[in-house]
Amino acid sequence: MRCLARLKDKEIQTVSSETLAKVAGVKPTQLRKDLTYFGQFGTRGLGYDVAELSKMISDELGTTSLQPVILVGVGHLGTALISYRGFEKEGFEIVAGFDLEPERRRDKQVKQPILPMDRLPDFVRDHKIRMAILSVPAAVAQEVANVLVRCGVMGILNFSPIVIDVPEEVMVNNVNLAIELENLSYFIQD
Amino acid sequence: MRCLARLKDKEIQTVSSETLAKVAGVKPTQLRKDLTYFGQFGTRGLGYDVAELSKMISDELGTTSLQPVILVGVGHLGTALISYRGFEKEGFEIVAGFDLEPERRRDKQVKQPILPMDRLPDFVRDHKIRMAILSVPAAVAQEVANVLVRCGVMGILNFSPIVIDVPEEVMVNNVNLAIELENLSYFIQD
DNA sequence: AAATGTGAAGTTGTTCACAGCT
DNA sequence: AGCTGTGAACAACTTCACATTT
Repeated sequence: MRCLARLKDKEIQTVSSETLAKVAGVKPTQLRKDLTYFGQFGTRGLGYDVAELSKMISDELGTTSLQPVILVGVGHLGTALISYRGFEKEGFEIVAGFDLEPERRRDKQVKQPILPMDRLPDFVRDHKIRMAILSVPAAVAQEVANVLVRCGVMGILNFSPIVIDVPEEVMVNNVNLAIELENLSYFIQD
Repeated sequence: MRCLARLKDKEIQTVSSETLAKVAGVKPTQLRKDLTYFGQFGTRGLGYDVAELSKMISDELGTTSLQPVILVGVGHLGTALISYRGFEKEGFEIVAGFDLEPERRRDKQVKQPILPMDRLPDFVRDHKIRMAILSVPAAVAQEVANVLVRCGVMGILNFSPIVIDVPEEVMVNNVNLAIELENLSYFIQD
């Protein structure tokens, strides 16, 4: 999608699997194979229509409407994430932060309200929040996750370096910065 | 490793594949199969010796000595990353930040020096830097990556939402926060 | 009895090779 | 001529089933 958006910006109307694969960092056959799972979109001899393909994918991904997200744990990392502009372009808005110490002095001014934890349940219900970003210390991550699940959150983006245990209908995505570095480090031993 | 460390803290000396798999979020057979690629470490009827297994993995992962890393792009996200404590425990130290505007006012005080871009090549050479964290805007990510590669950096942890093109001996790991959210969002449509 | 280690079976994912459109 | 779409071949990964060991 991001690659297609960039092509659109350049007013390129048609793209071959070869070209698109190159910029997306995958192999052409892979790309074609994957696309066929959703139907036929290309024109043989020509390639894919950028706008059409883009439309298809966004339909497939579901409602592209702005989705509200909350962030729990407004510490170092949380503050950076809550101020991060990159989410909005993709249809997500962090509407509020929650923290045990909502009044803690944060150097960056954050436009979203930072609320105490006990306001979380009502907020989630009232704003029909379905996803949360979890950037609390490891020691309390499971506990906070339990609260989120109990309030009806269905997806958690977990930045804490532990595996959190949730009912199977709840989806967790882990982002572990140390693991990413370790990974790199392992593969660059020469 | 992280799970084993936690078990060690609790002074648990022996663990079954079943238990370890549970806390690591994988399946027991998977875990056993994977471990056998490095040899036999378990005791049938008993399980794995936590210390021994831990030792084996750290040997396998290579030198656990502190590895110096630089961070390029000390903006919102970069500032959070450079102040993030989680890396040190895993053997990485961000030793310096680089930015086009090194003097830009940053609200958080950062203990590492923030240097101008033109100091980067010498710094990398002098400190034998092999890995870099790239948290610059998408528009300049490729350009900065080129500089890093030219200076001899072998691994890049890329936070910008574009695919960067590097020689194949250079390893890139991508972390894309918006993609993670999208992913979640896709799987929680009910 | 409890748990590992592992060949075999099963499943999923990737690439090839090329027929078939435009 | 160029490029897609796709069955078939291939490769990688996961799980099963159970012999084996403590």
